[in-house]
Amino acid sequence: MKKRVTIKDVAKYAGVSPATVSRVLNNYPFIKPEKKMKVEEAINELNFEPNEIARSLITKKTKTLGLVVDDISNPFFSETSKLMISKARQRGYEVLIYDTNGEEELKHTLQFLSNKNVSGIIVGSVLRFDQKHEEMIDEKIPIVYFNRKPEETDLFSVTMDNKKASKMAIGHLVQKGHSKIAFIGGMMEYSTYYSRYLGYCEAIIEFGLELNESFILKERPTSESIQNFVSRVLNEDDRPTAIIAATDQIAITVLDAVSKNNYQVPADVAVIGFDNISISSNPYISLTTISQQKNKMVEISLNTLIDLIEDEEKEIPKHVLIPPKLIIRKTT
Amino acid sequence: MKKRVTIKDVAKYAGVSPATVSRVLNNYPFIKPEKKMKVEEAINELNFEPNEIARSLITKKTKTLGLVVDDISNPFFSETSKLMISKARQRGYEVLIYDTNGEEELKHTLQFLSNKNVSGIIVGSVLRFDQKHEEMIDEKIPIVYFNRKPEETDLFSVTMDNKKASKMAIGHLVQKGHSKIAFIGGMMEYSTYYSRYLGYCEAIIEFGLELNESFILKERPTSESIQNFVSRVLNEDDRPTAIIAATDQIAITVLDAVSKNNYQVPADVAVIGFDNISISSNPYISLTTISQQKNKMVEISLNTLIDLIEDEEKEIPKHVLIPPKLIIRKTT
DNA sequence: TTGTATGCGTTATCAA
DNA sequence: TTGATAACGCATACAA
Repeated sequence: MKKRVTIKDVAKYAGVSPATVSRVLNNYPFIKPEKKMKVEEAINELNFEPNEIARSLITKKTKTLGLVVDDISNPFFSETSKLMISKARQRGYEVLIYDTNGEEELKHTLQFLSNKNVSGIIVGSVLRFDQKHEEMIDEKIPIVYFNRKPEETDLFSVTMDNKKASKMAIGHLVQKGHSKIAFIGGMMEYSTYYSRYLGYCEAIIEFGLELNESFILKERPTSESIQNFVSRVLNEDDRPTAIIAATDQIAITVLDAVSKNNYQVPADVAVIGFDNISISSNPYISLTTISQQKNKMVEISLNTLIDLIEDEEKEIPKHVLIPPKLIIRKTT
Repeated sequence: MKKRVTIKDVAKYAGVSPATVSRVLNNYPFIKPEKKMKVEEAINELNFEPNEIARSLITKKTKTLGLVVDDISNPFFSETSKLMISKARQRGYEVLIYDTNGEEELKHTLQFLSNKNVSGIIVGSVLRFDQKHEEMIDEKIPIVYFNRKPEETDLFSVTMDNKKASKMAIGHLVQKGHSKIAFIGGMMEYSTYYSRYLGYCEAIIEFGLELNESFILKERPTSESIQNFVSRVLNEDDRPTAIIAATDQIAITVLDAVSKNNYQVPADVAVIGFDNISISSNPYISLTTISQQKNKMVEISLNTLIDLIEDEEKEIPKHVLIPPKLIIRKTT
């Protein structure tokens, strides 16, 4: 158990004051090059690593970010979290994942993370009508909404263009000759699913198709409600020939429901999902889907947050909209 | 932007010294009940939260744990991480997830986490023949191996009884009348897959079946190698009627390969996986599998680690083996 | 049982 | 351009 080497040890070794070492560490510009070199030598020689704890006690900033999600075991979030963690680390930050289980009030979560001294928070779990978070935290911690955003907000956000995504899905289906297209939405409290729903409605009209309320499931999509819905619409005289599901996970349940009703995918019914989670590319599933471009989305939100934290006087765009991408596989 | 309320503010408000407040915070036993009450009142009144940073600068302990995984987007790890996070929080700890991408040397990772001042580390990514980690870190940080363990180690570990798991799988298949059972292993560098492989071999012999080398895939299981293997064995005269896959993810690819060869699951070929990841219960997949009892596994490893951190006196079991659980669904 | 004083390892302030 | 010195918020040895 070695003793920790501190800035003082380095100072002594280099023959300068601790303050000078600190300045070298923080890239303070006005240091005699020779002294700077001596200090750097000492740092290498002694294998010195600055103590982040001591550092943040005084700067009031930590090199850690909070990431708030509904459910980390949801593939969309686990896959984006992975990206978040690795990209954050590249910029010298760690990330503390906070999983609300879709239950906890965001207000508490933010206060909690604030007490944990995170320097910034990425929120992936906000509802459309959540109360405003602008003034919510005692200390002024930057917040970036990720993937979902509230209807009205002054905070920064990075989301996918979900309306456009639905339109792409329908465009693809129309091109394949479909005109009766059903839609299974997620919970309408989430901006993502709501926008996908809006986009669906708009596109149906734009393409001159008939908007049929009975082809839309707005209920909370459980395994059961999905099965029921699919059975019902497929048994109508004028049944849909394609089904759009608001998430890949729903779509996979739809696949099962369709085959239970003795229809083939894609011959009888085409199915399309959203998110491009990794299991969707499994050959057994091979689901056509709209991808979020997770990589881009993570990168931009992270850059936004870190810029906000480090405040480079930069011009930071308030609301970034990522274009969706159609990934065609075997279900359409 | 309120000013942070500190221990001094509380002291002033309660009419005591900062030291006394500190003592109350740390449950120091010899305090006059009335003073203690005053302090607690002040704490509530001022909404005081102790600054963990300042605290850990002195105690050299942080309330954060490191969790090292291969790939957090792998469902097994994202599901266990979720449990880890919530259970850790219940005990007042946060968790920093370190994703090695299956690449980085564990030694570097541990040193990195040590520099981040985590109080303990759960390692879920160790290989069978990794070098010893006992003496690896400068400061003495407790380590617990989770799910996988090295062949030889003096450190603590919590793993599933993987041999027994394979035997359960085979027992189940034998009971269903199967006697030709193929096995697709994962990478043999991992103790989990290796033990499952050993268990398979032992059980085949114990049940008086024939151990057929050509029914075993030991190669790194890629989508392609799995497809090839399945096609080959299913086209042999004496083809297997059941396939055990070392993970659910492999099993799902097997499902596809089987149907591509125009065989039905489970009528012609039974398939069984390991891990019970959440997608396996999707009705479209409905995979029979051996569950790890993640909840138990996480709980025990977390308790072990925190006991190691907090309680020097306790008798802590060195290597805990969790019994597997068979979950029968539609693929067998 | 309690208060005073000191120190944890840095950065910030000020004077030189 | 550099060095003393004082914070940061708390825990703890020591004194009382």
